[in-house]
Amino acid sequence: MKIATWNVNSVRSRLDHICQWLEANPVDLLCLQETKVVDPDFPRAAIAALGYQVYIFGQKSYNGVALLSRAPLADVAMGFAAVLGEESAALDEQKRVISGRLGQLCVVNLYVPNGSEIGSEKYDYKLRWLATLRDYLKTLLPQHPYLLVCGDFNVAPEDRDIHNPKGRETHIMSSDAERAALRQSILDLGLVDIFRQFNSESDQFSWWDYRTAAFSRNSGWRIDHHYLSPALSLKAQNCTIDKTPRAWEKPSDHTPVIVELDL
DNA sequence: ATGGCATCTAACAGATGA
Repeated sequence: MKIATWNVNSVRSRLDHICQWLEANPVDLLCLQETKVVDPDFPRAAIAALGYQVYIFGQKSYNGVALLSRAPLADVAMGFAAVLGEESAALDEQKRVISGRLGQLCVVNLYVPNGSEIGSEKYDYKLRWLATLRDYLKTLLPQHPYLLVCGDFNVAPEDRDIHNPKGRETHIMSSDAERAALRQSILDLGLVDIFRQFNSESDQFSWWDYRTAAFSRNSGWRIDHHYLSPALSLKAQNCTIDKTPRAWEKPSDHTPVIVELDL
């Protein structure tokens, strides 16, 4: 089974890329972030025509996540509140969480807040959001031995995940507080950053800034990840970054990351 | 230190992203 995560930076602007990529890479499940569209306007038909079921949690202009699955998903749930109840409902105003089940495998697709600037209101929101994520995953993990949490985490976990870690302490996506939040919310629960199980090299990135020709210089960041529960991590066969679509005309600034499971 | 590029909108400039 193959599962991919891809921040597409607008599903409508990227529809041709998504279809082209799926035709060449017919993964079982594609997790999208930053769809940037309300649900009635999501381009369902083009994706359904490729043989995919479409599950969406969108909003106007910003955020938005989707699950595109060859097989129908069970127990599709939107937002933190589906697991944590009304107490977390305020954080679901921004559509960043969708989950579903494929047999014994539970998949959580996340779009972690960007955070804007260190010390800003959006930065505090990001850290609060990640603290809530910890409660959410702590609830899910005992229920799902095979849990996969993927998406755009907007945090580079280690210095080798940044093209140039100089000044990283004062940069969004690499501050100590963000890394600590990622660690406490995900790694400390036992979830495994599965890409690093197969590749320990630096210069392995999933996002490159549109500005300054970052892609052509490979000045990127590895901020899109697959985290696997301990039992599921034993089933992982491979995890790869496909840089191909990042080189296409008018690309997303992110590129797909694919995990292959022996399931 | 700044801006650089791309996307969105009761748009045509400003907010947001990372």
